[in-house]
Amino acid sequence: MSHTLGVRQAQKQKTRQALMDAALGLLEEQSLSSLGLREVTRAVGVAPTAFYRHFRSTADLGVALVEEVLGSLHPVIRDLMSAVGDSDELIERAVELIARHVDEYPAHVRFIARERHGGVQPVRAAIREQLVRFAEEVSSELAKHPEAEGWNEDDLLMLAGLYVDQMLMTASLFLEALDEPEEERARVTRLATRRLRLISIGRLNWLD
Amino acid sequence: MSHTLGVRQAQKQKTRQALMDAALGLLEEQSLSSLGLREVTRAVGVAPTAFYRHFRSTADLGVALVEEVLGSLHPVIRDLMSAVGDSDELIERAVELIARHVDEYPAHVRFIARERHGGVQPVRAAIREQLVRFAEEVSSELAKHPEAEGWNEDDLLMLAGLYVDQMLMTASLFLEALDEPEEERARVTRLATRRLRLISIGRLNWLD
DNA sequence: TGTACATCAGTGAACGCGCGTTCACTGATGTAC
DNA sequence: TGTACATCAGTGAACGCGCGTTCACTGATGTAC
Repeated sequence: MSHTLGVRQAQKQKTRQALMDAALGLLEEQSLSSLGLREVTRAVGVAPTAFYRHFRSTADLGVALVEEVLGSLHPVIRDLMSAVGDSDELIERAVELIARHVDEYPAHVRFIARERHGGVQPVRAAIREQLVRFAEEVSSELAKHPEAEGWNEDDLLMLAGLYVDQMLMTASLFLEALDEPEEERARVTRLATRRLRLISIGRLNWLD
Repeated sequence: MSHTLGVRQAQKQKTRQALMDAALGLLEEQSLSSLGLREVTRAVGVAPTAFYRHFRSTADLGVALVEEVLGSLHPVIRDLMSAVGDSDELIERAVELIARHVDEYPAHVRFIARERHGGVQPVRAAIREQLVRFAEEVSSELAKHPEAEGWNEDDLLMLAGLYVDQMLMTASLFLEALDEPEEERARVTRLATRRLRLISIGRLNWLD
């Protein structure tokens, strides 16, 4: 086993993670700008003052959440975009991937959708930064495919941004349909698929 | 002059409007879920208890704001979509219209973008309802044009929703660029225009 | 037009409550020898 | 391996403050006759 943390460090990380998880749970029904530090510590079962051992403020905790939630998604997006297959197959896989992700991590998706335009500036900035990185990564994957022939970098980035925004929008639609019957989820799948397909058709005819 | 309000009713409406305007101002830097009733009354200069003469809660005020901010936009969208001209002209006009609207009513745009996925359920529901109406209106305008030949209602609604979401996204981009130099705003104009153009190209080739 | 009464938008005091932050502390873990 | 000291994650009391809500009120506006 490699470089085990000391007992003290390990316990500290555990508490920190518990604070982040509790916050994510509490944020299902409110915005970060109204989340109280005492709420979070109460949910974890530590003293309010323990919060300061890990974060300066709830805004600071929010930024850490952004990095946890979106940071881990970069390899996933890369994998998705670099897989072989035609455009329709890619779209189907993307929509399925999003649906599964929303099922598994609804609180993550809700947090990002909510705070992307939310009331806490540093968190908005952190999310924007991550989304720009996603767009750049998608763009550089798109550039590897033959369909990108003749496209300039700026237009590729425009397209990548459109895809990224559309994926977020799709995730948010699945989130709204989480507690609804299967037919509603199927409707969202169909809708998201056709939206992405229309964009892909636009892409194929862009240069004409 | 038609049906003048009594002095008492007129004064009441004035205070109500002052509360809504003050709230909109305060919401530039926070979310509705953290907006305090006392903050709002303090900004207006009335006693905290006066708030209850107009709204049950800040959530209630939020719903009223949604109706004010989005309700007045329906005729604007109708006008835009029903004007004659080819697709590129329409796109240019739309992007210009959005840019001007963001300049004139930045707080409106910020409020809608923020609370669309925000922490207050009734407000989210009110916004969703309005956006569905927008999509339906755009869809029925699209149906009047010859390009809609052969499109079924479902696909038209899908396209209309894509346009509506894109317009909101564009408004939000202009908002972020509000305090930035003119070149940044020009970049947003170019980006939004190309995104909409790509979608239109997809639209023209959808049926093939 | 004048009078007597009803309505009701806005007031101001009071309440209990949870908030963020400070501070000196404790005691388990880590480190040096 | 054992001892003596340092570190530091988490504690618990205390603070001042602003919150939402209640209540009985005031006085200008509205209404009936």
